[in-house]
Amino acid sequence: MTVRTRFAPSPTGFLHIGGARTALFSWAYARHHGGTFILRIEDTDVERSTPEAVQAILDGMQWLGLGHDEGPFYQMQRMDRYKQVISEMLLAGSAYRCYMTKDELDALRAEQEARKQKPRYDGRWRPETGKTLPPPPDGIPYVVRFRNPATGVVAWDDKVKGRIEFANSELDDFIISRADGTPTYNFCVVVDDRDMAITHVIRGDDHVNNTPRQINLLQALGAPVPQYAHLSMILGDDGQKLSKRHGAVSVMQYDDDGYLPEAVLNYLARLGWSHGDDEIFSMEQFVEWFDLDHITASAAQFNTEKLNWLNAHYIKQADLHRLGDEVTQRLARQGVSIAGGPEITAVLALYRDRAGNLNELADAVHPFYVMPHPGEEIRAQHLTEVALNALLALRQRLSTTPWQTAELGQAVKQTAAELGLKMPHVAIPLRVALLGLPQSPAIDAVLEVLGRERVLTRLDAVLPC
RNA sequence: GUUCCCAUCGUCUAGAGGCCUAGGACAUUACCCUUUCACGGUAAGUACCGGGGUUCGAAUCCCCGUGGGAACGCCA
Repeated sequence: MTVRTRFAPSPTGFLHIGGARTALFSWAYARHHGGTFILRIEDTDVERSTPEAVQAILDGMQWLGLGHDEGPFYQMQRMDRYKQVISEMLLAGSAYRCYMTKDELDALRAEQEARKQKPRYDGRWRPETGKTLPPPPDGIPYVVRFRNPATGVVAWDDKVKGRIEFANSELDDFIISRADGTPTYNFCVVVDDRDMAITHVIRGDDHVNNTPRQINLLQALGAPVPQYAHLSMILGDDGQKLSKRHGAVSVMQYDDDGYLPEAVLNYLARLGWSHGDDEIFSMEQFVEWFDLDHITASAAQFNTEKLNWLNAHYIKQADLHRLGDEVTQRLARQGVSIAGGPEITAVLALYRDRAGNLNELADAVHPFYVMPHPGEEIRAQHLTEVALNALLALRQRLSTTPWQTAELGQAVKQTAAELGLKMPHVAIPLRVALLGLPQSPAIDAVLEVLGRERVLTRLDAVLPC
C-alpha cells in the first residue's frame, strides 16, 4: 500500500508556523515512503475563506519548498459529491433529518451548561425502533445529523500519542449538513479522506476530539480507517498559546525578517521530532530519517534564539551568489543600489560569518555602497588629532601600496609602527573613515575589497584639507 | 462542568527497566584565538512535577495527586 498523506488547511488566514510544521511532517512522511502528498483546501466556511488566504498558503508552501503531488483540491468544488453521500446515508439510515431550530439548540445548550453538563444534542429527532417521531414541521429547514453508535467505544492507535479511546456515549449526533444544505467539516474531511485514499492523517492535536466522530463516520460509510498521528501544538516564545492576536505570524514574515527557508525548515523539523542528537541536517537527510516514532507527544515552545543560530549557520554555508541576490534585493528596498560599488560577493564573503539574518547582512554591507557619515560622537571619539595624523600618513602610503591583502596589512602595521602607535589606534580610526563604524572585519580585507579609489576618497573626506 | 491529551536543564530534546552519579543543542558564564566587533575553540553551571506501587533494579511500567493544554459549533 503506498502512503498517501494530505495537508488540509482552511484558507482563513496565512500559513503560520504550526501549520507549516504539520505540512512539513506530512510532506516528509510521504516523501520518506515514496508516497503521495496531497494539498486540500478546506474552504467550506464561506464566511471566512478568502482567495487571498489561499494564495498566502500556496506562497508559504512554495517558499518552504513543500511541493504537493496532487491538488490543490477545493472542497467547495466537491459539493455535489458531498450531497450525493448525504443522500446515500439518509437512505441507508446512517443519517437523519433534524428539525430542531438553532434557537432551540442554543436554549438546550445554555440549560445544559447551567447544570454544568457537557453541552450536547439530545437526540430528539433520532429515529429509534419503537420511538415515534413528531411530524416534520412545515417551513422549518432541516439539518442532517449523523446517527452515531449509541454504545461501545471508538479507539485508535495514535502514532504519536498511543492508544486513545472514547466511549460512544460521549459523542452526540453531530450535524453533517447545515440547514442551507452545505456539508460540515467533519463530514467533508471523511468523504475526502476516503475518496483521496488517505492512508495517514497527520494533523494538529486540536483534532483529537474529532477523530472518534470521523472514525464512526468512516465506518458507517464502509471506508477503511487511516492511521492517525496527532501533533501537539507549538507555543510562542513566551510559552503562551499562539493566536492571531498573539504571536502567530505568517511563514512569509520569516522571509521578510531575513531567514533562509532551510533554516526555518531545519528548526521546525527539530521542534517535536528528533533523530538522536542530530541538530543540523538537510531536507534530504530529514526525509531519509523522518518517522512517526520519534515525534514528541508534548507541546513545544518556539525558541527564536535557536532559529537564529540555525539561520546564521545556513548563511555561512549559503552560496555567495544566492546571498548576493538576497542582499541586493534588500538593499534595493532601502533605495540602495550596488551598481558601481565593490563586488557584492566579495563583500559578503567578509560578512557572512557574522550575520544572524539577511537583513543584518544587508545592513552590514550597506556602507560599502553608500558614502558613510559617521556621527558626531563617533568622530569625536575616534577621529582625534593623533588619529587623523596617522590616517594622513597612511593615505600617502596607500596611494602607492600594491592592492593586495598582505601588502595592505603591512601598510597599516608599518604606519602604526612608524608613529609609535598600537595597531588599534590606526585600524579603528581607519574603520571609521572607511565605513563609519569602529568595528569591521579584518581591516586589510576591507581595504582590498573597497578598492584603492574608494579608500582614498573616503580618507580624503575625513582628513582636513 | 464533562471528555481527551501532556509532564527530563530557562528552551528544544536523547532516553523504549540496568549502558544514566541522566547525553546533545540553543541560551548563559569563564577562558582561548584576535588589529576592533563578530565567528570559531575549550570549559562550567542548570533538569527526570509530587506521592505511592511493580521489580533484585525505574527518568523509563502501573495507580493517585498536582500542574498545564485541547475539545465539547448549522467554525475548520
